Amino acid sequence: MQPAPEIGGGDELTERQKDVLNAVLRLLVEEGDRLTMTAVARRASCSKETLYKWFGDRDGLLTATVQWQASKVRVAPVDRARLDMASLRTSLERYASDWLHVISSDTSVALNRVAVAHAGSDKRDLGAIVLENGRFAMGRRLKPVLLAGREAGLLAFDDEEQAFRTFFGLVARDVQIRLLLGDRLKPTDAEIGRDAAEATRQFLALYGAQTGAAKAGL
Amino acid sequence: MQPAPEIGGGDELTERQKDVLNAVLRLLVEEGDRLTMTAVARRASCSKETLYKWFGDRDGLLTATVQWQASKVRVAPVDRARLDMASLRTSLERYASDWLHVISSDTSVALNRVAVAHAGSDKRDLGAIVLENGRFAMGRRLKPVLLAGREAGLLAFDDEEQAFRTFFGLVARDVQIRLLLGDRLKPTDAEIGRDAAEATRQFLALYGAQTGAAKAGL
DNA sequence: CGCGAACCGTAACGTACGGTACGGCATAGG
DNA sequence: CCTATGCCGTACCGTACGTTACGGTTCGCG
Repeated sequence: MQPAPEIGGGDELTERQKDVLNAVLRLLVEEGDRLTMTAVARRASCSKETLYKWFGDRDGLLTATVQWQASKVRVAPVDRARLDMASLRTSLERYASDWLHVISSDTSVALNRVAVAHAGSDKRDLGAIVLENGRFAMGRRLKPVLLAGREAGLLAFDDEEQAFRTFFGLVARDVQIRLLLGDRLKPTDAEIGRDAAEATRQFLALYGAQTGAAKAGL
Repeated sequence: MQPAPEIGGGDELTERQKDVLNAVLRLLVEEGDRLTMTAVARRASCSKETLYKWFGDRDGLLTATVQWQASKVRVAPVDRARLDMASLRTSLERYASDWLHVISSDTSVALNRVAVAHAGSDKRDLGAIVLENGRFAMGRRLKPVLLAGREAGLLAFDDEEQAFRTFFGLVARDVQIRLLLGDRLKPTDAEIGRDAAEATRQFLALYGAQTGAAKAGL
């Protein structure tokens, strides 16, 4: 009765199954893609037979793990009522800070590593899943804020996708690629806070309604 | 007499050896990290014994390949004589354009994929090598331009490392991570040109001496 | 209590692949 | 011509690991 875990979210999982996936997550952080089914079974104190019954095969297990992690990072959307420049700045800073925390976490690095390694070469495309729940989910989450900012006359841009990508660049800079390539970087909370504030300042300098449009050369 | 390929550059290689490494490169683009020594031998029309004699083991072969590729992308440094705003802008645009071309090339994507997959888990750290010849080499190459720009009164910044990282973010944005995760993106030359110009414009808006310092909130 | 389902632990199987050994061929140097 | 060197092609070996099979244990239910 192959269960074929739902593409959607990480629900419809028993507690036991979630425990197993969390074990996979921990093992992925420690071992990277080299984790073996045997190691997973040992760490999760379950049998390999069970792993195969629940998740089909190794790829299925990794896919379920990625989706399970993705389902855990649902962050609260930003409140867009009563938008002024101060609250917009706060929203952006908080967003940038949350995001920097995520991408510099061990778990995110490990997950992105396996996804990159498997990208475009498998039936189940882990890369696409991570992209969908990472980069694109972030875009969907920020765009309402940007649009509200424009509607309130605080931001100026033609294309919210372009604006988002610029914000992405200002926030992430070289952090993600360096971490993926194994650079020790682990920014502290204080550094993340500073960088988030700086990225927000720069973004507002480029896209703030009064100041930015001319400067950005539109 | 284990040859232990030099850490330095891709020199000291015979033509035949370069042919082999180019074959590895092509295979890496097609197969990713799943390439086998047998496949390499077949593609390069050489014996496995020769591969092992020349490169030691599989990791040595990959390392040599990465270094060989790195040695090929030595780009000409920008001319910093007679620096005015126009020539600075041109330099930055050209730099950004070159770089976008590199990171969106099949070869770069494939190489970065294997480096990410191996990062922090091997004796020979491919991640560190790619980081050194990619991100850090780019930094070393741009910083003289930035410093010259500041000396000529065209740019304003305290820390050239920070300035470079911002430029990095404005240029690369989400391109590299999306490509690594398997997103079809392949920007055209025209798009790259536009994006490079736009990133340069934004960078100058943030760090241009007259306009940027206050806006960036320093 | 008896039965079946679910699951654990482990042994066993098959295969893919890294690494090695060896026979043949071609070229160079004496 | 003879030998040595370097390389090609291929067969071979050992192992790691994905996957399957199976005996034993627990637990819920009639």
